[in-house]
Amino acid sequence: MRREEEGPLAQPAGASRPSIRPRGGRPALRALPGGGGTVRLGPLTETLGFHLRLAQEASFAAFARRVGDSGLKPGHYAALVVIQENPGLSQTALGGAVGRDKSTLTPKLTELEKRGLIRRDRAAADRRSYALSLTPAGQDALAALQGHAAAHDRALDALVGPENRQAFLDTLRRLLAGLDSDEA
Amino acid sequence: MRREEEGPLAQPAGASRPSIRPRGGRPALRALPGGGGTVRLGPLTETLGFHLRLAQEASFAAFARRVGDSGLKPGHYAALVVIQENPGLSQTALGGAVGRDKSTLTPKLTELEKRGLIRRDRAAADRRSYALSLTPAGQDALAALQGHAAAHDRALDALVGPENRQAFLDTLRRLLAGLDSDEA
DNA sequence: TATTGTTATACTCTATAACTATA
DNA sequence: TATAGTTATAGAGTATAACAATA
Repeated sequence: MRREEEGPLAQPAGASRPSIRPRGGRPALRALPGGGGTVRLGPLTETLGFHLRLAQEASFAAFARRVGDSGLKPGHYAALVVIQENPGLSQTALGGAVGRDKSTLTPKLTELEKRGLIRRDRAAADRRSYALSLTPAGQDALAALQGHAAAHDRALDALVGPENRQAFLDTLRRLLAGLDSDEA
Repeated sequence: MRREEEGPLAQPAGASRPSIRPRGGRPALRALPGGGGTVRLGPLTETLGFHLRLAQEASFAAFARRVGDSGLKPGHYAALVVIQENPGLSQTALGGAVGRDKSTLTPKLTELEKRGLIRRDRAAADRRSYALSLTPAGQDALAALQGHAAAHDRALDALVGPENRQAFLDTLRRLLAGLDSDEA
């Protein structure tokens, strides 16, 4: 089992493999693999942050399962999307958009280039930087990934309930905006 | 800046430091730190998974900011909570509850023990295993952490809106349960 | 001087496998 | 043989710092 998420716990008190059994509708107990019994999760149980974390991890894992064999990781997908949406952007700009340092992106972009999915052309205007773009193969790969992504989001929609979707999304955006402005 | 979260992107297309500027209420563009302009995030923008991810990261970061200086990481907090809720449990049981391998927990528990926050007593019944418990100091530390956690959750509640809290929580639980049963 | 991208290095979190001491 | 915990090792993901090329 591959773990792609971070730490266990805390507010972020998640389990990468959320094998929670809703009891009375609540993930209060966690059955142990060993069948040894259950463990109480205590105050974590009624907390928004905790559930946010678990839901995100579950969503992440489900997506990873869907994409799976393509060999392309989530990071590659995001890079491809942003490049498609902003052809010609620089690596630094991509990093900013995606929240990663340029040095983090270098190996990923190198790999995408090796696979023939993107092009790195020296920018005419500023020859220090590369203008990133998708190759036709990259567009195909992205289209396939987007198919997975769409399917995944449909699955999420089904669980959320179509009638709740907008409210749910709005709430997430509110959290995002509110916590963000809170930033140190 | 410490990054504790995982990868960038994809469905999981997040940015660890979500510096998104809602435009017309939507995180569609991301202003670049360099002030260079904005980058379109494309289809990621209307996606539940994407927002789930960003909201979770923002929540995580906000929590980390709150706890900050204590030196105790989220992982430690979760361990303390579960130990308090289940005094005498074993390391393996704790790992199961928290979704981490026992070998992952070993160094963390060693550190908590060194700090005098937990005790590891050989279990009478099975002398291979340890019975974990909190020391008084551990209870104090946990209480302090829980104070932070409570404050954090109040902040989340305020953003979600008290009247939406339950529905939001239910939706998260639905996602969790649905995606989980989906498990490979 | 400042910035783009690369490289070297390091850190965190996590897992698997092998080993010990019990069962 | 099987399990609890430890240790060694590895891998993914990320960051900072220093460097070459270019502005």
